[in-house]
Amino acid sequence: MLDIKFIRENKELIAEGAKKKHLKFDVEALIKADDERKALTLLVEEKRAKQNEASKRLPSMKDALEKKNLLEDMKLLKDELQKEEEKMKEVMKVWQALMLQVPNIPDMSVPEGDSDADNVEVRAWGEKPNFTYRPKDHIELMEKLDLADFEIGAKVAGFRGYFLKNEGALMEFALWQFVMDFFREKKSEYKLLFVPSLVRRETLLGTGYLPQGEDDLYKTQDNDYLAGTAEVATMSYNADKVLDKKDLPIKKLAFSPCFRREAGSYSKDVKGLYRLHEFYKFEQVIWCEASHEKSVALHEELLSNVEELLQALNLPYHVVANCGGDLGLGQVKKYDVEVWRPSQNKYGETHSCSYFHDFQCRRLNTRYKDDDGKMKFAHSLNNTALATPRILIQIVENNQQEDGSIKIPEVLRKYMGGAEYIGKKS
RNA sequence: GGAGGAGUGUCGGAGUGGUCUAACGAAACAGUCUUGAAAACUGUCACCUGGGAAACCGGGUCGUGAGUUCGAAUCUCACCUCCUCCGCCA
Repeated sequence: MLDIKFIRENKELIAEGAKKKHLKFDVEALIKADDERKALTLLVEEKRAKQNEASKRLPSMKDALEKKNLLEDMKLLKDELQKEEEKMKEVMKVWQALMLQVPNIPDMSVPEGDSDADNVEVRAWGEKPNFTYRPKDHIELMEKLDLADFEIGAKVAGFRGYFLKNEGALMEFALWQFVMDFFREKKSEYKLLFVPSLVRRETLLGTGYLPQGEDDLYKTQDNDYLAGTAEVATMSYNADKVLDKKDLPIKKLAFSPCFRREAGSYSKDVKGLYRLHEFYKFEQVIWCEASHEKSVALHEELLSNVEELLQALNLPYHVVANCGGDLGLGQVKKYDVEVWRPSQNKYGETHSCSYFHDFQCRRLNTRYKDDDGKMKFAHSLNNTALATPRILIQIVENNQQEDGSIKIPEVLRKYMGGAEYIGKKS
């Protein structure tokens, strides 16, 4: 959500931003609704002022007739007021629905484009492995080594279901341990937070996943939702709070299971561990003061944390700046980090790093008192720290050996009993 | 699942139909005192919103929403959250 005053004063910016994001949004319709809102507010407030004034006089009135007349007048006023308030409710409904649809304005540096095909590479790191044979994909590798079972996965959990087995499961746990240790040792200002996945609707409205993303969310019979990311509960942790400026920026490393319906992606990545209904994610989340410069600096920090992590795992990756059409409603700018997938001879997304300015905190009502004594909405940012089991794809594929075994990344070995390989026949 | 109680500003907390303009306290900020700090004292101090250059003036907000009333923090209903007791389970 944006400030209506800002919207009114910058409607060209809003329109341009929506266009850059390839979103349809009619600013003029909002302005019109806001005009109505303002006009009606004026009428209603005028009547209320009259009512308040009478209310103040009434108790001390001695003249019975005069009092009776005033009461009659007030009854009439009340009827009119009720009619206007009814109208006001209708206008507000329209107004609020439109307000929830206003896209945040993308940063100047966001490249033009329609889809992820138009994202622009910022930099690449690491050596892509050279194979003397056609590299196998993770499905084949993992099934051969009995690290995963997709057939029974589908039988038990339905489409996109999976089991992780043996060292496959062990490596998932190893990665979790690794991430936690990595942050605890090197980024200790990111505090661990284990968050709920089963959340209320307001949390998803607040983070900007609703009202637009209804189809991609699982919903329970109690009208709760399964969140697709720990960001939702984490951001909501500070909903309706006034943060102490001294504590900013607040940095969290949040963990949760994640659930996504993946509606509309039925033909994409139907096999393997890439696109799952159920997975696990460590998410970096930051609140900072309302400053564009601070947001930008922390955005880069979130990105560099992940680069460090991937470098420790020795995975070749590149960073792309997402184009306007690939940005979410609230995002100002986004980097995706994509790790090399030898079997497909291309990069596959593993991390998504974005900042929102006050878009989320305004919806969630997360504020702090600034030095000038004014309440301000905080800024928010987030980035994946590590999502499993997706990253297993790239670990397995990049570290595969000709005999079908897998070399375990050095940093993970201590969490996997010290072994150097999975499935190496000595 | 059953019974009862509660939700007030940054925090604690008073207020049970009309000067509520929400008391009081804490925190915070400014000042006095002090070599400095603390303490003490003095002052400022809820938020959102409309108008205005400002002083100031208007409206709203007491968990959320609806209702009763000329008038609601206060009465009624529904919902949300928390607490206590009982039951059930671990």
